[in-house]
Amino acid sequence: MKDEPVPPFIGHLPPTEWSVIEREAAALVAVWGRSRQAFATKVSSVQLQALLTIEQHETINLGRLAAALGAVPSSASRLCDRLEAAGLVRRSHCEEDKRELTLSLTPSGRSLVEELQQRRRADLARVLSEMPPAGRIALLRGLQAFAGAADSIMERQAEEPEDDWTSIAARLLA
Amino acid sequence: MKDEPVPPFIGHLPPTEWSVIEREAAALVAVWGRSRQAFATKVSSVQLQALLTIEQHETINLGRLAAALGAVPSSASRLCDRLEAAGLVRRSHCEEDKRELTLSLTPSGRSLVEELQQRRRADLARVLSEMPPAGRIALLRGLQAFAGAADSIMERQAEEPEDDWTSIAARLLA
DNA sequence: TCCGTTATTTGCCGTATGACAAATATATAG
DNA sequence: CTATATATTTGTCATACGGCAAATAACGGA
Repeated sequence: MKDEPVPPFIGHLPPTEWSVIEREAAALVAVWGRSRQAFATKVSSVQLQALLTIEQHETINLGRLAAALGAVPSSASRLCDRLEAAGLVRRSHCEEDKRELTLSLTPSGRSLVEELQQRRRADLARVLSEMPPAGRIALLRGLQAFAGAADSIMERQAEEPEDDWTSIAARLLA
Repeated sequence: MKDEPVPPFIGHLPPTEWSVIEREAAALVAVWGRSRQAFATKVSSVQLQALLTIEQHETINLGRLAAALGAVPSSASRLCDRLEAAGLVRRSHCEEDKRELTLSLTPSGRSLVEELQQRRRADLARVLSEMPPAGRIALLRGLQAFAGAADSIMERQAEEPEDDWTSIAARLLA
């Protein structure tokens, strides 16, 4: 069991062990992302990103949604037109500031998101159930260490830490 | 260290440990997928999928590319028009069957794909370098077990096993 | 109240994608 | 050689996105 210290050349010429990790990680990413394909016929990628963003914030106004999607408000407004027409999102007027919207998921929109998550959970569980218990333990430990390291890097850069890894990952695969 | 046997209820009510794995996996997926965002301005999602599919097959004809993208040939043809205009893909005539095309990446297209992969490698290495060595070892073991389990499930379903996890994962995040 | 600011919508335009049908070129069976 | 099948392109249409500018509505300060 090699125990070398952190090398100074980050990102270049990683130890052989690292590239193996990179290769093996693909299976996890593939299983994680496969659930999205089943919904490809229902909503587009951008629409799903919007749904996930709204769900994550519970409620959000148009400007923040646009910012989260990296778009201008007018584009987001049109996107919401389509999502509203599809019965997935509801626009309601904000009480405190009547200029703003309060975007929220309809029951239909919420169940779409939940189905996606359940699908992913089932896909992952299917693979986990095939793993030897020791493998699951190792995976858990390894992923916790990875998430911890990613968090510390994230904090160091920290611009707007309002997003956690789960929501970032969810939207990336939208 | 729990060592329970594989439960019969696959996909439902997973052991607590499993849902922890699911939560922690998000960080890995997020880091893996982040590299794609840097290329969002250069090529669209579909275009990147096409580039990755061509690169994976080294050379491919239009019909197979269309099938891999889940589109009809005419859509794929238009897609190739744009990729060719962008200097990323080359159309050449097939020798054996002059009806077919031979699609391949131009040097420019190949370097775009390679940049993406290097970016991902660097992002992963950055996090891996922050992990305690024991965590890296655990991650490696766990991912290997996961990939093995995923492979065995894949083989059992096996329709067209021409894709490995790496390429599936790559295209999912395109 | 009047004015500048902010949030959202709408009009307009352009590109990307996606499908279907028809045309073209080539291969292959008979 | 002819008829049919296959691979690709092109014409045409529809939809989704994306941005800019202008319009609308509401907030907030002077």
